[in-house]
Amino acid sequence: MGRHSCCYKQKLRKGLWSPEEDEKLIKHITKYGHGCWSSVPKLAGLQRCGKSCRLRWINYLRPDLKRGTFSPEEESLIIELHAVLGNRWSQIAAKLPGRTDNEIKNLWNSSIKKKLRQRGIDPNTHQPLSEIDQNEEKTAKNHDHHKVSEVSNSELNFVETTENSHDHQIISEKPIKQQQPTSSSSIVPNFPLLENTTVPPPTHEFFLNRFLASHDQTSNSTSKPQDFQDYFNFQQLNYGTNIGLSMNLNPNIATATATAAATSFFSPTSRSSTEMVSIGLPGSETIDQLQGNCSFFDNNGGFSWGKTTEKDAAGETEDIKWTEYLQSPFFLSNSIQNQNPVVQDIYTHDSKSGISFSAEGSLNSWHHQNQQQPQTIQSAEQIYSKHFQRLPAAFGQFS
DNA sequence: AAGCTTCTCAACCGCCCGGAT
DNA sequence: CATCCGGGCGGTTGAGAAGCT
Repeated sequence: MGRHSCCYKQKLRKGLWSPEEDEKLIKHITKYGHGCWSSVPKLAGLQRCGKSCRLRWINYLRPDLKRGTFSPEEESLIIELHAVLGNRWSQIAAKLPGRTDNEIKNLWNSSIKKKLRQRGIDPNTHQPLSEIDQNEEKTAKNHDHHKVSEVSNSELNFVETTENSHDHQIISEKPIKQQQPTSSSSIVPNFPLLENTTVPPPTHEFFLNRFLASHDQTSNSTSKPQDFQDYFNFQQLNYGTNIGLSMNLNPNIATATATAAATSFFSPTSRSSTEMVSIGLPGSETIDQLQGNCSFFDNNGGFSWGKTTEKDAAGETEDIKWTEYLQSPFFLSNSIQNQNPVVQDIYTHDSKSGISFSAEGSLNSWHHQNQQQPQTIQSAEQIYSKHFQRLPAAFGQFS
């Protein structure tokens, strides 16, 4: 446990990656695949630890990465996924091809959270902040549930204090640790319909509550399935034939989820909630069936990644990847070809199971990407421009 | 123009999990 | 069964950029 042995090794380089390092890593992985990450630095001739190489590859060098501004549709999707998954960035990222968990996490912390609060929504519970205030008052009065109030209040306060307590609100894949209610019927007060029941993580409670309320005002808590897997069958989450999101949620619950989350986050853009990317639809429709309504899925059935950024419009090229710099045949473009079985196959592996870019797989995927969105090959100067700005800080950092 | 504040995001840290031994 | 080890994840940090006064 604790720090990895590689982290103890001396003279390992830290900090920003130099172009030379990037190139070494790219060349190594495209040629041999990453295999065992711990051996990558040695084989690639890098003075980095394996974890650092892995991170660099996954978050920055991977050829299928789509950088640049998040589209409103993507943000909307992130919000909805977060409502269900909580801070499981890797799982969220798995539903957003071309985006990394780090990227999404950053976006959430820097932008989306703020936007949600501005719209009166608690980014952690996805409840209206006003509701939380009311619940706070309620729980304060409830002396019979002292502990309940305690936890509840702490949950309420974290909006202003810390965001870290969110973990216990999300679906847990750790049955013993987190799904067992720690004697805390704790969060129940926010979810009156489910009082006196075993308490699953409240985010789900919230949406289940909404669901029950919207579909059957008289339903009681006993109708709640013990196992949320029945409702949130995330094990089946996968990229469907369109790489778009084919989330096999229980349609009814998914509706509730979407309803709860569809707070017209992007209302200023006049995008109706039905146009928003939703997590599943009644009648077992999948999200990719929204193509007709949502530009998110345009682009020859693949993804249209939303607005052209101002930078794009200005012809700036700061988001070009090193892979393009290499100008090898499979670096010529980087869109996701949804109809190509090879690429689909790659995306059937989520980030957790590892989009293991063996040289062969990479080549295939990159090659097919090339067929979609030809891009101008950038000169090394252009490509590295952003990074050159940071080089003074990056070089010479040996721990 | 300078100084300060806020924002962005790449990278690191520490922990957990699961497979191998 | 215990321990080790590598992969992976989420939280956090901090440098640089951008915005503001």
